[in-house]
Amino acid sequence: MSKPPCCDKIGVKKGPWTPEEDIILVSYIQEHGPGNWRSVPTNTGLLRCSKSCRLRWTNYLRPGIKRGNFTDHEEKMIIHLQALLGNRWAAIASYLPQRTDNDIKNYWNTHLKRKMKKLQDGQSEDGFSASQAKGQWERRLQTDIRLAKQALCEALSLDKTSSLPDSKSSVTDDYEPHNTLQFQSQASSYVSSADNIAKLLENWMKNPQNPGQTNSDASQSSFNNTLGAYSSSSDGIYSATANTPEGFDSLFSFNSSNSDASQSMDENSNFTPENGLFQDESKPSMEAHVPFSLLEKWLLDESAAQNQDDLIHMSIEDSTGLF
DNA sequence: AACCCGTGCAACCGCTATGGT
DNA sequence: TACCATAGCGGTTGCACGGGT
Repeated sequence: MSKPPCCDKIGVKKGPWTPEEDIILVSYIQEHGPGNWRSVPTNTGLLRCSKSCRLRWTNYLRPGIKRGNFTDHEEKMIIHLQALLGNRWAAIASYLPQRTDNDIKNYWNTHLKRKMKKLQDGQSEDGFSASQAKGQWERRLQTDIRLAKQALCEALSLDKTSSLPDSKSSVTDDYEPHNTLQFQSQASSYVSSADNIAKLLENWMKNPQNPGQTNSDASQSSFNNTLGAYSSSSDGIYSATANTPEGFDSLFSFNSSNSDASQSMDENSNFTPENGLFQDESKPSMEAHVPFSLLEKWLLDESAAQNQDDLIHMSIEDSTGLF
């Protein structure tokens, strides 16, 4: 009756991750793929609990994460989605594939909550007025119904979905890190590539911790540089610098076609249906829910009564079209 | 220069969901 | 069916940092 090591308080390191630890973790995941987190501390020698390793990976080291400022576009999406879904950050994050739920949650708590409060107190600055909250519970209800319906459909048509030809039609679970086999088969690129690990290491060596710098500082500054190395690699593996509106916009385009609409995403590799690189690590495709373009239009178009009708109509009455 | 305070964000905590036996 | 291990999620905390006094 012994607790698993990850729950042991003794000998488990806490606090900010050092670049060394990051390298060890990334190297390990490069070899073994994400998942089986319990074995990570044991096999790597990291004095971290498995949970901490998983969180570090999913919130920081995972490829395809966009860091830095949120665009207006993203901000509006978050505001609307929060109004629609509530504090279901993981669900909201699934609509913003380059952002982590933690990131979105932090952004909401530190920026948007205040902003929304302001807006509620006074007038709208960006067109989103408090009055729009009216009826949002109805939308949420519709969404819940749709999700339930979708889940039911999935449950009843497993054989059907399993024969879907297009991998990007996969449902929300696809991004979860348990798909180790798939990962391993695709692990020849990204961070996973020895090249990138080398670059990571190299950049880290180039940016040794300043004597006066705290551990955390070093972690932030030097490792941010290493992220730069990822993103600047010719593989285009790490999209940490992909914080361009184009990259974001294109995200919403690739549902409509697999063609060049998602060019910038292709460059960042992680979300291309073709190579499926880290597909298991990326956020779920919205295609399994509703088309991106429709959703985006509905979310962002302030006078989107018609779109809203379309969405609701679709989600309730035509959900079969999603499968 | 020193202190205070607000902000931003990474990480932790505790709970729930899920899957395996 | 019950139990256990693990993963996932949302809330919260702790700390570094910058601006104001």
